[in-house]
Amino acid sequence: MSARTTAQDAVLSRLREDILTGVLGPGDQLVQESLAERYGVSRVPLREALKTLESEGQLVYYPHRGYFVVELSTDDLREVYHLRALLEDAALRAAVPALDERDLIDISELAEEIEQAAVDGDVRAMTEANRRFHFAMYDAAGMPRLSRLLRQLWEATDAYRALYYQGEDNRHRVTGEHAQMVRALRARDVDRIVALHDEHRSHSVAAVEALLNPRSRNPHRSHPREKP
Amino acid sequence: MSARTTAQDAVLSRLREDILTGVLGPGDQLVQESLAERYGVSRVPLREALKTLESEGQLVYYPHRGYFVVELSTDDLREVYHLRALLEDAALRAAVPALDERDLIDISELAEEIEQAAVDGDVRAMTEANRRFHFAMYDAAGMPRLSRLLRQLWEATDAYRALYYQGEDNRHRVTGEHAQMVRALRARDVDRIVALHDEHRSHSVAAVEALLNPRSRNPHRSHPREKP
DNA sequence: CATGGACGGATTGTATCCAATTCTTGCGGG
DNA sequence: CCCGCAAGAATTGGATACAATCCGTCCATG
Repeated sequence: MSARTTAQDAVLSRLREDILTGVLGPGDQLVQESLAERYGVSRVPLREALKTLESEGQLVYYPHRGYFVVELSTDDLREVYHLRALLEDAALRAAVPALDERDLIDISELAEEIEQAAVDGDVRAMTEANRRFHFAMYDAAGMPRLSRLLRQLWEATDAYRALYYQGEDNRHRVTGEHAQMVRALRARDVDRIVALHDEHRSHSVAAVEALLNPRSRNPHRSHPREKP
Repeated sequence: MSARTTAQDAVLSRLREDILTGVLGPGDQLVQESLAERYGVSRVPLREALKTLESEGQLVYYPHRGYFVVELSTDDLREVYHLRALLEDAALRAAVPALDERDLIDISELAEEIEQAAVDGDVRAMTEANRRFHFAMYDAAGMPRLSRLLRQLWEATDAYRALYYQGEDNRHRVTGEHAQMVRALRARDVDRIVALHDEHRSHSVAAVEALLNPRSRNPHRSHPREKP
C-alpha cells in the first residue's frame, strides 16, 4: 500500500497546526534549521511547505531574509472578511438548492459536534469542527475553485482565530447562530441563510478586530528581526 | 547592491512564460531533471517554483508522480470566469471612484500599447500589455488580496490564453472594447464600465470554450503518463 | 491467451554539504 | 554620544548525492 504521506505534506500539516494554535504567532520568523529539527526532517521538504504557505498568504517571504508569519492590520482583516462575504454569499446561493437530505444530516451533526466541543471548552476541536461545518455548506456549491479560494481566505486569519474562541461568550453565541442557520437551511430559505451568515461573520470580525488593537500587545513574543 | 534575483524566482518566471506561450501545454508532465537542465539550475529551486504554481492552481501534483499542467474542462473554465466576474465587478466598483488623473493616463497608454501590439500581431506583447491594462484597474481598488486572487484566476487559464489571441478578429474586437472602457472610465460611469467589462469577459470565455472542444484535439502533444 | 509477479530503469523525495547573503557586534573616528 | 564600517556569526540559497517510489516490461503460470 502507499498510504504513506511525504515529509513535505506532514510538515505542512504541522506548520498549519502550529500557526492555528499560536505556537507560531504573527510576526515570528520561521528559522528553517530550528523548524526542520523540531519536525525531524531536513530543510528541503520544509522549504517546500513554507513555499505553499507563502503563496496561500499565511507567510510572507523576503529573499535572503526568510519566512515570517503574516501580521494583519485592521485594514487587512477587513479586506479578508469583505472578500469572504462576497464569495461565501455566492457559495451559499449556489449550494442551498443543491443540498440533499444526506448533506443536511451531515451539517446538523457537525453543528452538534461544535456545540459539544464548545461545552467541553476544547478550543482546538471547536475550530476544527467549525471549519468543517462551514465548508460542508460551501463545498456543496460544487465549485472547487471557489472552495479553494475560501480556504485561503479562512487560513489567512488562522493566526488570529485561536484567540477568538478563547472567549467563552464567543463560543456560546456561535453555537446559537449555527442552530439558526441549520433551521434556515432545512427551510431552504436562501436569503435568510445569507443574512444569518453575514451577521455571524460580522460578529467574528468585530471580535478579532478588538483583539487586534489591544492596549497591551503580548509582550512575550520575540521578534528576532524586524521587516523592512 | 542586491538587485539580483534568486534562482527560484527566475525559474518561476520562465515557467509562467512557458505555460503562457504553450511550450508547456495542458496535460504535460513537468519532468524535473529536464526542466532544471533547461533552465540551468538544480532541482531544488525548480521544485519550489513548481510548488508555487501548484498552489496557484496552474499545476497539479501527485505525490511520487510529479507535476502536470492542469487540463481544464468546460465546467472548470466556466467556474473560473464566474468567479472572475464576481471579483472583478467588486474591484471595479471600488476602483473607479479612487482613480486619479495619473491612473487614467496610465490606463489609456496601456490601451494604446495593446492596440499597437495587436496591429503588429505580437501575441506575446499583447497578452502582457492586456494583463497590465486590466490590473491597473483592479489594483486601483487598493485591495491587495483581491488583486492576488484575481491574478490567480487569470493565471489559471494562462495555458489556454495564448490560443485565444491567435485569432486576428479576436485581437481587433478586444482593442475596440478597451477603447469603450477607457471612455467610460473617464466619465466615471461605474455601471457602464462593469457592463462593458462583463461583456468583454464573456466574449473571451466563449472564444476559449470554442477552442476547448475542438473536433480534433492537438494530436502532437505527448502525454508520458496518464493521471489516475 | 490472460494474469500476476518480479526485475530494472526512470522519476521523484530527502539529506547533506557548500556558497552567498544578511545580520550582529564591536571598534574607531568625529 | 553617535555614526560609519569592517569582520565574524547566523541564516538562507543552491548543488550534489543517495534513498524511495513508481512504471513499464518480461517471464512464469494457470
